[in-house]
Amino acid sequence: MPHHDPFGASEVESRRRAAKPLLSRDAIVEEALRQITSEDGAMSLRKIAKALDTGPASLYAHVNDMSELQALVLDRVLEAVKVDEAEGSWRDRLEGLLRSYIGVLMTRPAFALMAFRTTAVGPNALRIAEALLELLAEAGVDQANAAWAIDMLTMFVTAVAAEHAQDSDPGAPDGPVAHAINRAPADRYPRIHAARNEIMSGTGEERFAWSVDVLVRGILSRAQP
Amino acid sequence: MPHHDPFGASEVESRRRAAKPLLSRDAIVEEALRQITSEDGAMSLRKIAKALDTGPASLYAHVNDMSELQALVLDRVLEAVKVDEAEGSWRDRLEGLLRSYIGVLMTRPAFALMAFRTTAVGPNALRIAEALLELLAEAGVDQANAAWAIDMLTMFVTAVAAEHAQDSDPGAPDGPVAHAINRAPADRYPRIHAARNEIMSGTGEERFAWSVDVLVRGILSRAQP
DNA sequence: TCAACTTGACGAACGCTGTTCGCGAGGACT
DNA sequence: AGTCCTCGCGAACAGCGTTCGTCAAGTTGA
Repeated sequence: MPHHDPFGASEVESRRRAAKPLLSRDAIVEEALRQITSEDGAMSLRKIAKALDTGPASLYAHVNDMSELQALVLDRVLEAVKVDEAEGSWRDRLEGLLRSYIGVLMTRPAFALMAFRTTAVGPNALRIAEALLELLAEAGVDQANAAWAIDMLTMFVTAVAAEHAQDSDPGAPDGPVAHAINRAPADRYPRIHAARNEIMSGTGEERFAWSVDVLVRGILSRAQP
Repeated sequence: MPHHDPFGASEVESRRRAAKPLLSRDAIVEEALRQITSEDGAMSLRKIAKALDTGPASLYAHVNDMSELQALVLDRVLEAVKVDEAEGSWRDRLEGLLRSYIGVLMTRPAFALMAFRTTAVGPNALRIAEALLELLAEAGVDQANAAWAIDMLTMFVTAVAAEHAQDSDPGAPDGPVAHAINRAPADRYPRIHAARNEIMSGTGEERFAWSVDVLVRGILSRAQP
């Protein structure tokens, strides 16, 4: 462009940097969260970069790794877990905490999968662990048993959420599980055949309550011989 | 589209002339297994196709989907689970079965992840479920409680194996967990701080035995009020 | 004031993934 | 013998995470 026209000339490049919302770790995490919460429910480095109007490589200045980004997002998500909202006995409050935990993880499939893949060690994970230890102490569980119990409880919550997050409810009345159970020959699998109704009975809610009860009973029984 | 059952579907006959080792579903599954068991431990459609001297598209003549292939491989892997090898009381045999199960899943990280992702409904999964129901019946657990208990037991085994399969043991003495625990301020997380040694104590073996004990106690306590 | 240096954003490319499409060679019927 | 029709499969598509080398912007020193 040979002719110099001060008014028609495109703006000088130097404005460029300050004009953008300038990349930061928080902005990246927030955009990732926005994508997971959006319709298709999947985040990716490239989509985040595009949304932030930059190239994929730029994100690596603020985040080391995809797994690190997931860990950051996960902890942000765990902010929503209420650790002392429930009322009543330690038993009720424990179940309430676990219910809040699993509820948060199940709001989006990606949350559950992230929770399962990355061992949560952020501030919010610590907050939840602290609350669980508190409740177990109140229940009279000694420190050694409580320490191992919280691992089991969080693993349980995470696993249930992740299982539920997979492909469109495999336990549905005509899903693959039902199909397999019904196809099972009664002579080779007599007990499965006999229990086929019980195997698929119960809502997710009922089974959750049952499982928590089993865990609590088991922990108490083990801790107080 | 109704759900497609990988185990019920009859194999499509290959019309290819016999110059090559002629592609078949079994050959694909076997090659997949070989790759997972190999050094890098990862399988992929394209690598399988290359190993079988063909293009990636050809596999779709014998397998509908990547997830279907994984389901087939998983059931093949579960063949190795011994359901009645252990001796002694039902309690000992149950623990032996779970130990064999988790042992098989932990031989390769990919096995554990597959078991976690795909809900196992193949013949070998049924075989294991049948054995679990048998043992629980022997323990005096009624059918309804047993039906839900086997779900919890398999989920537990799967989750432990999958957690262990992640990135190079996060629970190591100087892994991320240890780092987070030690960095936790004693005033904000008093119970975590107090229990920091117990939280990271114990071998995988010890924690597994402890967890099985908790589960068994919980199930029995719940089933026999 | 201006040159040298440091820092970090980022375009482009790499190598990988699962999946789809359409062509064309062969076996199977008429 | 000729015509279908089936199905194997090469090629391409649309994505992924990650790396590298370049070059502009900001900072420092003379």
